[in-house]
Amino acid sequence: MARSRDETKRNQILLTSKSLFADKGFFNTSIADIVRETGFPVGTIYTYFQNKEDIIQKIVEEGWEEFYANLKSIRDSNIPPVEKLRTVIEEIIPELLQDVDLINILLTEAIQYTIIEDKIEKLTDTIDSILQAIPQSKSALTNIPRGFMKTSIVVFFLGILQTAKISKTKVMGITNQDIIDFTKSVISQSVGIKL
Amino acid sequence: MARSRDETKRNQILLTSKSLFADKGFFNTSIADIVRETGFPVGTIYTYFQNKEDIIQKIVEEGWEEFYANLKSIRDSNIPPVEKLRTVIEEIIPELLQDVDLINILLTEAIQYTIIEDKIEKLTDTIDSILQAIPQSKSALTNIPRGFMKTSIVVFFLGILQTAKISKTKVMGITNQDIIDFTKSVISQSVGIKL
Amino acid sequence: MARSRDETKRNQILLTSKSLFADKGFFNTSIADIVRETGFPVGTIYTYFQNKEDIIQKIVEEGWEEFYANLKSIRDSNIPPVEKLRTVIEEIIPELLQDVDLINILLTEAIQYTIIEDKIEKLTDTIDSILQAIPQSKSALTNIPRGFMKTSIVVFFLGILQTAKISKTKVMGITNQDIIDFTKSVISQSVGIKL
Amino acid sequence: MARSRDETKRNQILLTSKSLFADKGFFNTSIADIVRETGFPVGTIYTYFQNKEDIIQKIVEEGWEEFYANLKSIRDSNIPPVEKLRTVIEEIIPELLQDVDLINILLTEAIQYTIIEDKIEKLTDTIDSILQAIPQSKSALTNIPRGFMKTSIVVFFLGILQTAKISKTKVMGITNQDIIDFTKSVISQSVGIKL
DNA sequence: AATGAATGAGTCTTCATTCAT
DNA sequence: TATGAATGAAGACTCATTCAT
Repeated sequence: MARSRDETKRNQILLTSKSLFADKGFFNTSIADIVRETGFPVGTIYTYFQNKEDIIQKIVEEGWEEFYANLKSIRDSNIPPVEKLRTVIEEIIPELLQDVDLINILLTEAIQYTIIEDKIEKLTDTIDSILQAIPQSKSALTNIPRGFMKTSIVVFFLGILQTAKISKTKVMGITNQDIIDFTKSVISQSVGIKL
Repeated sequence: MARSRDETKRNQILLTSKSLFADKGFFNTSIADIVRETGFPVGTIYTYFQNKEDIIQKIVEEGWEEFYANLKSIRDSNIPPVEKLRTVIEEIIPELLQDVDLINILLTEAIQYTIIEDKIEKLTDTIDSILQAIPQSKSALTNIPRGFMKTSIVVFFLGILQTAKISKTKVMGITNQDIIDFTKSVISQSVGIKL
Repeated sequence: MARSRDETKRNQILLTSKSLFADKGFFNTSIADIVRETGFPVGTIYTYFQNKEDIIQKIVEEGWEEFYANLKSIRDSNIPPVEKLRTVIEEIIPELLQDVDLINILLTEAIQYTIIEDKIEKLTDTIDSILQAIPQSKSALTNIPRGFMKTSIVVFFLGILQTAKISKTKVMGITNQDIIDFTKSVISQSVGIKL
Repeated sequence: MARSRDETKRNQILLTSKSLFADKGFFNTSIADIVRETGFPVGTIYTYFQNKEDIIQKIVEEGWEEFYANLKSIRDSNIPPVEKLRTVIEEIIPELLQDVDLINILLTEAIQYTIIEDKIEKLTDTIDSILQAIPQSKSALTNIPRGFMKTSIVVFFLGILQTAKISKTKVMGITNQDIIDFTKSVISQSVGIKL
């Protein structure tokens, strides 16, 4: 038998490329860069990926899948609705914000290389279903009107991603923790509960 | 070297490039594309701009200047604070959202080619100073804590830009009007006043 | 190294390659194409053939051998000379013309990969010996002068092959039957006999 | 004003490429070969031609145009029909046979890169119209039947080209002069006149 | 000043062949 | 023996920028 596909190599290529794409952008990263950084011969890159675009697509798809799988597992778990929301804000989102490279790519290149609207649809639906399961506090004066739900989730989600992205490279005086705290605060008020 | 004589030509190059950069991205737009689209000879492009990067920089700087000048003129005007806020939301922001090409470039390329943190600093300061001038309604339960002010402005501003950007190309079921209405609603609640 | 065990596999590779080479040309056919089309693993190709060039050489040599063996068997048979000529024109040539793929390869690639002059020498000698055995009709006014014999056979043979080749792919309004009929007519007149 | 298109350069590229393509074949000739042989930088090749294929197409088209223009000028001239035929055989054809490189390319690559059927159509029509203008000698026993006219012209034309092509590289004992003489002889007999 | 041909480093990608398994 | 991942030289082509005219 001949050598068989080495999943480790594939991952190394993916990780190296992700870092390069995030740092320098897709177009400023050459296959030669990936070759240099991974130490693999060019041919090997093309053994595991169809072309340069395929690499970024796989980065985005697989990165997103992981995030979305986490999100869904929370939604489908048996914990109380409010706990679900808390977990999303305290665990899922921070975890995503941690992966700056992925965010960077998601916001700058993903739109060109993947079907972003599907992802946004799934995201808003999932978040929405978690929110709807929460009994509204009587005193909540600031509930988000039903019609704004999608818009608000999208604006908010994209906003925190973009903010996290910029704050990683540029000095803006905003930390990831600020973003998380702010998120918690906004959601608390909007939903009318204490998180 | 970049001597601008004919302001009309310079603007044509700028407008054409802006549209091309927004549509296809900076790297997918060649100088040859700009030449084809403007009808000018290559040499002419280099008479008005130092290089390709100079073009995108000028697009961003001048686009931003215009937006920021508008914003400042509102802040410095004599109308009551709440009216300032209303004008920002009902005029300044919608005007910016209208200029999809600029937003596109701001969000995807500007970060690489301009000093984004300065712009964000100026933006948050200006918005903040407008907000601070508004006497808080007693009943406002949802005021943004002082410490979150910057974060919230940045998240919000970047969020609406990114949302507007995506919604222009991809079918997400969110219109610019949705974004404006949502903005108005959020601000009203946060500040505790009726806009 | 090129150990042929399974004659069936070897033939499949040869047939598939012949068809591919004829359709797309030697250089536009990759080993990967042959792999895909035969379903064999790459290694197997190299078990039966030394390299890509070896494949085309074998196609040409073996194809030619078959044709030439047929031709010789006619020449060496006991039938009358005129019948030999008739058989060549009515059976051997049509059979060759049928094998478009071989002709294609013979005319476009063979010259580079095999010793074509040997083949032509053998061909003209064989045809010549068949013709010489035919007693010239007294009334034949159009006999080919002895010195033109070789030239005429070569020009004619190459001409019908090339014509058949082109007419297979391009609409020229010439069929294989036209070529055969024309051949018969020319030979009849040249040799001064009725075929 | 900038430098203007240099027709000399274009021709040098064309001539060099023609020689290389004829010698080594289209696929065995790299752009790097053309660069080395012409001494021009790569970019210059692409200033004058769209791509590699464009080069071979131009070689074929322009070479053919020249040949065909000559042929037509004979057909349309005022000399007697038989003289036209003689000129074709003694001048036009030999001239074409001289241009081995062109023939080589015509026969091996042209079919893939140009519309060969159009050329053949035009060729047969032109030759045919010259032949038809010649009053048939009463004693001509070997006239080509009308239906075979096209086939015979095509087979003959392609045959002499292919023969000339091979005889240039391989020792077959056939010279260009043999081909011309043979042609003259065949035509004389077929048409029933003395050339 | 205006022009556009000239330039060549650098891009992505291919593919015949090998050889570890 | 059978396999197919590994390899890297070589391929065609691009394009921002310059500079001769």
